Amino acid sequence: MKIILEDLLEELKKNNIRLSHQRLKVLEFLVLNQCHPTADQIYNGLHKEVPTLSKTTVYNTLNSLTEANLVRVINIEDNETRYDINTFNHGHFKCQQCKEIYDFGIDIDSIYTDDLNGFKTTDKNVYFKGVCPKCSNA
Amino acid sequence: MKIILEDLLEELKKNNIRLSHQRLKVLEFLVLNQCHPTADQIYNGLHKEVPTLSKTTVYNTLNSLTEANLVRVINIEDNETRYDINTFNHGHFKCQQCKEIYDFGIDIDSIYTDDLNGFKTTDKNVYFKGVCPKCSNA
DNA sequence: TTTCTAACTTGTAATGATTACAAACTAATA
DNA sequence: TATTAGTTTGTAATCATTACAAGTTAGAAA
Ligand SMILES: [Mn+2]
Ligand SMILES: [Mn+2]
Ligand SMILES: [Zn+2]
Ligand SMILES: [Zn+2]
Repeated sequence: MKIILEDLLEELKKNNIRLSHQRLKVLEFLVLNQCHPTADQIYNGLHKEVPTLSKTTVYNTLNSLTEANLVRVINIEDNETRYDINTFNHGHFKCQQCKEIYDFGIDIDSIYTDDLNGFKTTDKNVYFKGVCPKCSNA
Repeated sequence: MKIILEDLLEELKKNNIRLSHQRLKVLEFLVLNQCHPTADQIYNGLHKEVPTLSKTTVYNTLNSLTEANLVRVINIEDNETRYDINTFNHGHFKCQQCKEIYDFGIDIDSIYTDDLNGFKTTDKNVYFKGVCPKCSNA
């Protein structure tokens, strides 16, 4: 499923979020770098191109976009929050060695449990950890 | 599945972790308070009984126990790490309103994906968010 | 039981990610 | 073009967690 910047802008307008220069750049960065970057990586990645950008703005933007369901927050590790422009149904695998986060297809809605009758579920996350093939073979 | 303190002590010995007074108290607290407490809640909960306990020790202990797979770390929210003495196969649901974390039964190993062929998976987590029945009906 | 020592605990200071805040700036509307 | 609510920015504050070094202890060995 390909993510198109124009569609995202449409969504921003729907959510009454102004299309500021900084926000567009953060969004663009997320579309071009679908490696689940941290706020700090986004800030550093944009710094040359947008030297006036402040880290606070990166955080503010990410929080707005999350609020509007345009980005998904990934909390696999306790010491780093990562962000994903891909909000479709998928799971995340973090390699403990190279630290990379891989996407994997999974139909989270097919997970069945009857312990959650009466619960309103708005958010579902599946996080795996281990060692990726690259690191296993090294 | 009931968790028995004696079994845990056996595990500690196997892992060459000394049975210090502080560690036993932290373990006991986790067995008695299976509400997925934070390090701070553990520290405060034990403070009357063990006034000399330091917060550093609580963190050190939790890290040791995690290393030995005696406790499970829960990172649903980016700003709070919670700890679970129950390491059996189950999922977690966090109510956004009352902040409580509920356990739910789920066979995580039955989740199928062929995107992870060649990956060594050591850790699987399923986190849901939403509103619990208590808060829905209030 | 006594001795010994690596492992553990403790308090304090450091770290680092995220947020609060207030002044300056700007997107979007009329 | 003027207006203004929303946005950005830099700095300071917050808060969870870790680093460190000095004192203490669990557990093994004598
Ligand atoms: Mn992803
Ligand atoms: Mn649990
Ligand atoms: Zn790897
Ligand atoms: Zn609730």
